Amino acid sequence: MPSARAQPMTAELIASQLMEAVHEHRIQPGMKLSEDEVGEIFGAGRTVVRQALRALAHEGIVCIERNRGAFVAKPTVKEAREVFEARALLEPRLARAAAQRTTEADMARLEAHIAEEHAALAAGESGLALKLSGHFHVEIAVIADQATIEAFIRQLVSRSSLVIALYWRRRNAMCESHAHHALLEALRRHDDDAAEELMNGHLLDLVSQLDLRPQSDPPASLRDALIT
Amino acid sequence: MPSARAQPMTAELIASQLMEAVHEHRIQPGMKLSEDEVGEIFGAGRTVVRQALRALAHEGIVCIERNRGAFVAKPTVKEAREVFEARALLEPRLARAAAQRTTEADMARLEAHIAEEHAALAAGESGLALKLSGHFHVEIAVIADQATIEAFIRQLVSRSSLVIALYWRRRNAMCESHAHHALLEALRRHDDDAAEELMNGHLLDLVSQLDLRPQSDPPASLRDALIT
DNA sequence: TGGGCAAGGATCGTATACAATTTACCTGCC
DNA sequence: GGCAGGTAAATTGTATACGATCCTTGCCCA
Repeated sequence: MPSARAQPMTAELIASQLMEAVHEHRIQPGMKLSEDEVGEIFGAGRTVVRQALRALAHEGIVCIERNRGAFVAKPTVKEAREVFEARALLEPRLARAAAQRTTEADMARLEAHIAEEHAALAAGESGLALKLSGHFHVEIAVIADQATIEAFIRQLVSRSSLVIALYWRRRNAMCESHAHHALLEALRRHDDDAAEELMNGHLLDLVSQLDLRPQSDPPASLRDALIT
Repeated sequence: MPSARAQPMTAELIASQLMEAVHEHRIQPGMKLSEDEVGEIFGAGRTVVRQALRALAHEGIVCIERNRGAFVAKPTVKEAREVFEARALLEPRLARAAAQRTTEADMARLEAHIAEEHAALAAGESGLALKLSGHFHVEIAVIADQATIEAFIRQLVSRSSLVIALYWRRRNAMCESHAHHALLEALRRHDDDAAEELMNGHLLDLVSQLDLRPQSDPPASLRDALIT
């Protein structure tokens, strides 16, 4: 439990902590987020927790049902497709823009980032690796200096994390490191064509590893789950 | 004052009413949105108003300063550019997708929409015309059946409304009707290439009518503003 | 024995009250 | 007369309390 009682614990802090937990797959889709429970964990009042939950709900990370409470969202297959279609529209051309602007400092940051990613993967910390892997895409938006799109990417990456938790085919760690590394090299060369195409292919790879067949959309009926 | 006291007035209602007022340029960038004031206007408690304001703040329509209150956002030139760059990434390819899916019912809705637009323009209701003009772009996302991107477009259109309020060159009504009409025809023919290109050009046209020269960006630094 | 019903508990939604911070004004001094 | 300091009003941030809704579970009756 990564909670620090001493801090003031503002709503944004709680939201980002919860978001991080989602990114690391420490909390899973469908899990209930009781206001009292979350409040006690973070040592905050219900008012602040509510703000955090509502903010997350606004981003599609959390689903609030009236008089029922907040739950971690469970994206349907349609939503999952939409998330990656949105990413397919934004990220390739964002990578192109980033390639034209990448500085030395950016490169250093990205290299450190990928190093962390590798280390986490090597250490078997798949949750941490997943989080870093997602954040890599946010870094591209930062380099492109597009704050507005960056916010969209943040949201899409977060929701992708939920999609992956639900629909990922293989249980083993993801082998994305190559893709990110190749992108890094394209950015270093300021090769915007390559960057755009690499990002495009990378996203297609990601989607292809998801199991988005329509039948798995409603987690089957309860009957199917128990009859077998 | 389009307020109905009798209704329960939930947070979403207040937010959408405020949003509509922004779209119609009835409330302008920088205007203060006092919690008490808004609450009294809509006949709602501060709690509900706070939720609405925070939701709008999350979308960049409103800017909340700690212990100071909520103000209608005043996008900087950089933000203005970013908003339209994001739209340029999303909307053309969204129009393409829409063109492939447009149904008869969609066409009817769009035609009615454009008719309203014309009527408003003819009646000199520039605020209403502006709102409808923006909503046209949302309709494209609806037709494309992309709820996720639709949410982004909604946000971008709202922020565009603020940008237009701040940086629009001409004071007279906008002559976008042609662009929307041409798009409509492309959708009817399921001509996705044309739809994409028309949308692209339409957005470029819009940006070209803005005065985004850098000097007006930060109301200069405070020092510059006072020394001169 | 199975289904319907009702009471209890728990959780969320909203309003109210209090604390913190900012802003404006006023007074006193230089 | 102008400026500094302090005090008071206003506004927001947060916590608490109350009311409403939903879920559970135990009971009763067919």
